[in-house]
Amino acid sequence: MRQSTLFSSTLRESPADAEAASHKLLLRAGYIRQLAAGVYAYLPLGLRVLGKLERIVREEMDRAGAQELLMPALQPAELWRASGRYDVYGPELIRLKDRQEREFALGPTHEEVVAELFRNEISSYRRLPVTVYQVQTKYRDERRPRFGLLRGREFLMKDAYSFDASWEGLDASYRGMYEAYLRIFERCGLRFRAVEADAGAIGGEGGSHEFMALADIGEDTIVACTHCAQAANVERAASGIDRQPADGGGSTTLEKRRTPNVRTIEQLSRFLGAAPSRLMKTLVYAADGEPVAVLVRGDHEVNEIKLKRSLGVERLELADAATVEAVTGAPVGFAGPVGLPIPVFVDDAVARMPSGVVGGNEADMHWIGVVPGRDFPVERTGDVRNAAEGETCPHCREGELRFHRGIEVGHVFKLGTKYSAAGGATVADAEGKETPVIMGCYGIGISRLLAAVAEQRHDERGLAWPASIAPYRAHIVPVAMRDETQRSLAEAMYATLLRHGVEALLDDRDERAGVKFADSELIGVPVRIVVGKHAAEGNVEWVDRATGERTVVPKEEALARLIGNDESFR
RNA sequence: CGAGACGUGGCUCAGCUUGGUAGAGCGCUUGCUUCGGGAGCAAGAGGUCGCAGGUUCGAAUCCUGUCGUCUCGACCA
Repeated sequence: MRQSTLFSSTLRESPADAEAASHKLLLRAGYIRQLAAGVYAYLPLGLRVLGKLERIVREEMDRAGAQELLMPALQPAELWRASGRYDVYGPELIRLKDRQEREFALGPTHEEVVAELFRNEISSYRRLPVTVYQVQTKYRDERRPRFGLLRGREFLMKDAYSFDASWEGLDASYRGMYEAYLRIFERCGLRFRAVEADAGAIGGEGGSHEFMALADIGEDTIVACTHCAQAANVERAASGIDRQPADGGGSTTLEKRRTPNVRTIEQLSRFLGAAPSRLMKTLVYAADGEPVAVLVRGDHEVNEIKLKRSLGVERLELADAATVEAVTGAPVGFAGPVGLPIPVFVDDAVARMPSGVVGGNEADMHWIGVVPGRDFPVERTGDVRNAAEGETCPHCREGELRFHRGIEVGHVFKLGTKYSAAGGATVADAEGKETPVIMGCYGIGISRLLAAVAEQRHDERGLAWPASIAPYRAHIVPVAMRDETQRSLAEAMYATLLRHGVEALLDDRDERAGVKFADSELIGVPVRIVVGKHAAEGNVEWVDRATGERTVVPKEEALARLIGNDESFR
């Protein structure tokens, strides 16, 4: 590509709307342009990177035995009604009507469609297992699109679906995809971690893993052990073992204390001179509409996903102030389990406390010396809080739990029969009996992956792509196009690279050296070949974008390195 | 969805408080000079000031509504 004819141009300043590094740089370097909130156009440079990512994904999917197909983004509402998700999915599902007032949705995912296809194509267990995949644009009307490509409303996704006759078969299919994902993210030059995950709205009975790109801007928190391989999304991670001594030393004599205007844990801690870990927090939730109380230690946070799972309910939200006051008979801030007329669920860490301080269910009053079980009935105990940093790993009991931020670039699920049962996707088993097929689903956010790599591979000057996904392999930069020696050498090298199938970008613009170098570093092609003052001797500069390392080499050597082994430099 | 902020040439912004008919830098065009780290000089082009109402002799500026965008939160494969 001749840079003089490149469609996009670089921006000297970041557009004011951009916040994330990847967003700013992708805009400035001319990879993407925004069209609406969470909706982006890919300019030629951006599309090249996207294409590279797609190719890697396709190669690994094919290698894992998956077959590519393409399903429609426009999907009849009936399909979504049948699975029960038309209403459950909520406003994130973009709904529209055709001229006949027939209802459609723009696909945020394709479990329904693929189950429908399967139902009509395959009816015998003898044709299993089978896995299909597609690379396709998805639509999700996010409440809050942000950070450019990291959370868009229209985005490119690879989704795959496996069909098996048995759970053992699903395990094998899942393992195959999991391993393909490891290869894909490695090939993309991503620093990532595979973690245990919660299956969320996509649901299903089996396990689930997320592939997290490590980045501070990530919206997910990963809980990882310093000693063993255990790592999980905080949504799912088992709480660690607390270093806190179990005997505590607090009074176990139940006693009511006047605590005027003390509503928060912080205030209570200060008022009583007791650490938050000696206090108990009572939260009232509406669980499928029914009020329940949850008790966690003052220094802990309720994990609503774990709580939801533990309660076995569909909907869970904090009760509103009116409900709290009706249930406790006290203003918000004084709720406590003693004498509470609703079921009380107790976190494991609270259950281990010899005694604690709780709200009095009466304005300006708290109980101290409260013992769970003795002073109030415990409906059930369980792990319903977030793991905390620094706790001992509950798995190996050796290491410490550490938190990391991550961007979810891939997610694999064992779905089981949730969609096949609803969609009538069954096969005849060996006895000729119809049974729902066992499904898995596997997603990679390709456009998000692009942004995640940009998030990890950049410096103050611009992007620095890994060779495997860079828009070009080499950026040929003649310092002065007017110098005939430089110009003809640069042109000759460019032609040679193209002839050997090496993608090259030639900066043939009549710009000053500073402009060319700055643009080159912004665009981030892995290798820059500077054709300058050494051109007369047939030498060029080889500049590594990522390290900044520069060496003067004969032009033949530079060409040989680029043509000979494409993958050898990074 | 709750809260906050912002919409002025392609980009970054000033002007708005105190209404008087639109500015700067970057980018773009042309010419001359310069030429290995975002050049200098000169001359140009480019804007219904998001949109719609209202107030006023007069609105980028004041008022109302509306649309859009961003940030924080809530929520969420």
